[in-house]
Amino acid sequence: MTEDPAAALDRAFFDRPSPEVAPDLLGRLLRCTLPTGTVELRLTEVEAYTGPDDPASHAYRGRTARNAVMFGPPGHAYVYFTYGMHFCLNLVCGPALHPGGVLLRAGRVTEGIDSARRRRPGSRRDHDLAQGPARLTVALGVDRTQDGEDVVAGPVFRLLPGTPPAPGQIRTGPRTGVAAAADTPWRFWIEGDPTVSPYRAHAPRRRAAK
DNA sequence: GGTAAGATCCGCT
DNA sequence: GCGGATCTTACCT
Repeated sequence: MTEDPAAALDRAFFDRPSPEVAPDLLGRLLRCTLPTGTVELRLTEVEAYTGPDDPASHAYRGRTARNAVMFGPPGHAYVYFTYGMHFCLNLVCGPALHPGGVLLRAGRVTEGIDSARRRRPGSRRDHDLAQGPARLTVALGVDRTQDGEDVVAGPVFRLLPGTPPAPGQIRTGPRTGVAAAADTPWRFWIEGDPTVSPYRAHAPRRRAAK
């Protein structure tokens, strides 16, 4: 059966380990509909995180109030707050009891660009609108309110087939800004796309002098 | 109850 | 290239 580009992806898409799901998300379209506007973007950069076997994952130390959604059914949004000011959006995947997720790191806005620009007034060019995980959530209008939302058929999110990149366009490398397991190549991006965020190795911050 | 580090971004040098 | 902003979380005592 041919994929209908307007139909949401099947829920079984997410019922696999996150390192398998992550590259398959590249080129897909994520649409986010909120009262403040609808924005759709084509995913260009993602990172996989798994569960108890992945020291970089929020699920590594078991279920907490913050990460509870990661331990729930696949195909839902896990949104967390970090650095005192940023939100990041993950799509929960993996078989039940094997928590995992894919961090959405960057995308190119394909619809609702006016809403995205309004939310990101500091953005100088269209390719910065969702260039980076925290910028992406701002452009979409996502915060912890959307934690746990259904991504397959929910009222807010809808993941559409879009146009996957050619296999030769997919690149992999170490995850950005991650202290643990820096050698695990679970970052995936579309080669040459200007919306992909620049790689930054993890740099621990010193305690502020008082 | 205290503290250190964090799946980051922006502005300035 | 570097440091500040800003606060939640989890780990330690």
